[in-house]
Amino acid sequence: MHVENCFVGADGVGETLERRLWRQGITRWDAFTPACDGIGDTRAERIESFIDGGQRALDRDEVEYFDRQFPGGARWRLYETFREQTCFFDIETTGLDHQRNVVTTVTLHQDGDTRTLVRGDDLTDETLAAAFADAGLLVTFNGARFDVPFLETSFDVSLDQPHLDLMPTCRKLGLSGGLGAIERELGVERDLPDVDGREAVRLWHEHERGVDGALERLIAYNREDTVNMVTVLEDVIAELEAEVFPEEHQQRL
DNA sequence: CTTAACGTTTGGTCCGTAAC
DNA sequence: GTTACGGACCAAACGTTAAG
Repeated sequence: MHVENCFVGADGVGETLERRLWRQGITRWDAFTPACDGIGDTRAERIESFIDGGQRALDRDEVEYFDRQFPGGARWRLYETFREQTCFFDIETTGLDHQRNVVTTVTLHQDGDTRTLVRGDDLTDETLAAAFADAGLLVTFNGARFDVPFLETSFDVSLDQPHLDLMPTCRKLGLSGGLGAIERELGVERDLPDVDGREAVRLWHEHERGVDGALERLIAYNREDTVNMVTVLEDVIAELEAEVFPEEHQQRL
């Protein structure tokens, strides 16, 4: 589903009205006609105004417009349209407290490329800012409460792009637990099933003591977490689409 | 353990549509 | 024109919950 299939961005249109439009076969902006069931002059004007703005935003590749217009629960709909400027990222730290603890590694995955910045090596204000420069949409797991504030306290960066947090998104489908638990639920494979966040803290300390291979293992874990979010997100989106869109209409999208 | 961002719930209001 | 109804939206309070 792309943003051109969505009408919930128009003022006064929620999921109920949107579904009514879809059921009438109006499944794309260009199929919209003011003369349809449940839509009078006022709504027609608002929908047309949303479509106009949306078209402009698409021309300029602006995710922000849709992030503003869509209700919070529909943010997952941004992904397919803005896939190539979506940045999945995950951080490892020495603990949960962003006042006391420090960031050890940051992995970013965008448009098929994965890169990891490491404390004491190439993790700096500048490299971090540069790494996020092309990101129009951020995807994390619980990053709204953890990764973003942690990075913003620790570095001179502000991550104010639209942000899709997988945790509440998964919850819409009744998927709860951490990323690992949800992966198991969805059948996503892991190379390092025995590493978790606490182990990542230990691995960093081992690395500081000079233990061979500890950093490599930490990085591998961080990258796996990050890259696996792609699969999880795509699986979840497929489910959510099937849910908001009745089976018999799906081919019309 | 400690947060704080979400969703949900509740209750109420406002507004647009369509039927009369 | 008038009115009834459904749906959108708002605000506040509340509960849930996973990050290393």
